[in-house]
Order: sequence, then structure tokens, then C-alpha cells
Amino acid sequence: MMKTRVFIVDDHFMVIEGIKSLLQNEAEIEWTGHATNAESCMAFLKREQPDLILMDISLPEKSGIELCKEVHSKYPAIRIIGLSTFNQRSYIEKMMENGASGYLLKNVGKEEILKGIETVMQHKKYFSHEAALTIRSNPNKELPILTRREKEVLELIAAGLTNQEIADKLFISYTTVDTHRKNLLQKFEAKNVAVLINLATKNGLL
Amino acid sequence: MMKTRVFIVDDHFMVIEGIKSLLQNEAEIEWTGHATNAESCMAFLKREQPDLILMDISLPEKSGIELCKEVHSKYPAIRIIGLSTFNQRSYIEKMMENGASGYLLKNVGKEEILKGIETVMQHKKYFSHEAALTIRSNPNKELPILTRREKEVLELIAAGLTNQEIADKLFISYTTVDTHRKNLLQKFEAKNVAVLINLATKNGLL
DNA sequence: TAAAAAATCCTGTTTTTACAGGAGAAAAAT
DNA sequence: ATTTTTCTCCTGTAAAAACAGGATTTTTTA
Repeated sequence: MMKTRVFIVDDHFMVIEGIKSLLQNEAEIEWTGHATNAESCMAFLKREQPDLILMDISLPEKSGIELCKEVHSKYPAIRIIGLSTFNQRSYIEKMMENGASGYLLKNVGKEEILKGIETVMQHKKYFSHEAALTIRSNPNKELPILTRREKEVLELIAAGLTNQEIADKLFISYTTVDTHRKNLLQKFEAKNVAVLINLATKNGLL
Repeated sequence: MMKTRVFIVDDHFMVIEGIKSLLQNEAEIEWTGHATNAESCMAFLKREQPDLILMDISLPEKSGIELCKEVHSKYPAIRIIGLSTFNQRSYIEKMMENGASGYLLKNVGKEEILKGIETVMQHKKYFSHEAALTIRSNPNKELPILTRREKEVLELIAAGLTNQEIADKLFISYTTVDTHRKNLLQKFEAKNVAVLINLATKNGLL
């Protein structure tokens, strides 16, 4: 059996050290190195390509989601497993959309990491227990899909602009902004702007 | 020189493993164990008391901030260092108010962990580099201090209740709620409720 | 116990949202 | 090329929030 060559990208050194320590005595795993940001990850990949990357989702500067997309398009053979503390549907979905093959929450133990690596290397998808529950259990509480304009308006609302101010800024009519606002409230099933902003920030849209 | 007996509470097993791995060959450090939640931490302390606890701030069920308060009041001799991914003034301050002696961000390396432990054991306070910058640099952007009632009203606003509904719920007048709302906007320097909720969620108040 | 802070209540006015119900034009997807 | 989605605009009304400027009574804290 071939050894799986593993690389890790995470801005938390202690997480890198933890996973390294957990995997160092595993026969099927070969540790190829680590990076603490997107840039040094890409630099490494120019010289050497691992079989699999464990990739933290929240990195400084360029996010794990963007990095995932970039790595996946330039090196489609490399399998990627998302890594995060956040057990949120939106994050998991974004990673998978951008080419990840699996998702591990950072509270997992050695077994789940190994199982994840093994499963993903067999061209199958893998989610750690809790993450799997999240994507299955509440398909009702799905995040609404916003249009480009709606996102734009949402951000300006959060910034404190009134409908009139938003209208002036976007060179559209006051009534158009009102319509977008109406649609935002409807999509989020929010009674008013307080709930809207609350939901939006908690789902990482702001 | 006495060895420092270190205990760690963190719900992420890989972080525990990482710190353990980093500290295991250090002569001045004695590893006494770990817990992944507040309950098992308290259970451990009943049997044995370490010199220092590295305590994650975001734990399931009871938060690190509450646990910190509890440990500090029951075992005042134990030194506590807060541990977190979040470099936010509010979190750092809350931990320090509740009896912590230092604060480490999870992106630190071995040196800062050791320096932190050493410093705190000498009855001094310690903040990791980036955390120290945060508490020093922007004393202007301080979080407003809310009263009990204001917090209550803030939460109900975020839940989508109108002034009248909040008034009914709290058995106070509509005008009182309006005053609290006014004061909240003033304290946060927010133009309207959208900005208020945005700031409040981003600062962990909601 | 005196001073400070917090919580309560009030009258008004203006501005902004929220809600209802359409509808045409431009872009995008099939 | 046609359907669907998105973006745009409109009229009108009711409800709620924001703003101004007080004032009294409880609680806390020094």
C-alpha cells in the first residue's frame, strides 16, 4: 500500500503540531510539511505536490475557501480536507463547492482524522461526525441565496445607511432599494432589520 | 527550581495534543492532564490541583470565561492563562476580569507559550504579542459597558421584538424601552439598529 | 449617608421602515 | 430563442424607530 503524503495549512501552530504529533507514528501517513498562510502553501506546491492537504478554513489574508479553489484548479490531483472550528452549514458547503473532498471539525480525535484521510484517498467524500449531522439534520434552516445586488444592499444596510442613502450611492431609485430590502427580509424570514443583521452576521455574510 | 504543573482545558483535541507535544520535553514543565469541557475540568480539580491552567475561552456548554471565574474563586492559588483564536478586546478583558493572569492567541509558537507560563508563575501578567497589541493599540474603540437592563433590551431587539413587544414582555412602559434603545445607540455610536446589531454580534454580545 | 448611576416614565415631532400589490426591462440560464 | 431570474420602478398606507429634551424614582457605590 502506498503512503499518503499529507500537508497541512493552518495559521495556528499548535494545531499543526497537534496533528503532526497524532499522525507521526502512522505507517500509512507521510508528513510532507506545513504552511501558516496561503502564500507559503502555494510556494510549497510549486516545488512539491502532496497527495492530500488538510486546510484550515480561516486563514489570515486569503481565506481557506479561496485557497481551496486556487489549489483545486491548479493541482486537481491533490485532495483537500477542510478543517475548522466552525460547524456551520455555509462554511462546509463553500469548501465543498470549491473542490474540497471532506470536512473535519477541530474537535475530532485521531481516529476521525485517519478515517477522513483514508476515505478521501479512496475518492470518496468524508465529513466528521458532527459536521455530517449539520449538513443532514437541518436542511430546513438553509441559508437563503442572495443575488449580487442584494448582498450589496445588505452590506450598506449593516453599515447604517438609510434607503435613500443607499439609493444615492448605487444610483438607483429609493423604491428599488425598498424592494431589495423587502426581498432580503422575506428570504431570511426576518421580521425586521435587527433579525436580518443578526442572522446575516451569524452566518458569515457580513 | 520547581517544575510547573500544567493542565489544559480545550474542546479541540488536536490543540491539546499540539501543546502537549510542544511542552513534553521541557524540563520546567510537568504535564498533569487535560479536559475537553468545564465539568471534567472541575472534576479533575477536586482530586488534584495544578499550578497553572491553559484555558480555552470557547468551550461547549459552560464557556471558558465562566469556568475561569469558578476556578478562580474555588482555587485562587491556581493561575489561569486564557487561550483563544479570537484576538478581541472584549474577550481578553472578560478573562482578565474573571481572574486570568494572561492571554495567549492560538497562533503562538513554543517560545511564547513557555514565556507565558514562566511570566505568569512569577505573579506577573502575560499577553502574547498580538493580544498585547490589541489591548494597547485601540483604547478608543472600547466596548461600551452595558447595564443589565440594556443587555436585556438589546437581546430582545436582536430577536426582532418591537419596542411595544419588549415593553409588554418586561412589564415596563413603551417609553422606557425607547429610552434604553436610545442609550444603546448612543453608547455604541450607532446610527440605527442595523449598525447596533452588527457591532453587538461582532463583539460577542449576542 | 450622600453622591452617582441606573431604571423608570413622559410629550412631541420627524424620519425611516415595513407591508401590500403591481409591473416593465435587462440579464442569465436552459 | 424562450423561459426564468434579477433588477428596476411605481403608488399608497400603517407602523415603528430615531431624535430632542426633560424628569422622577430606585439602586448602587463610594
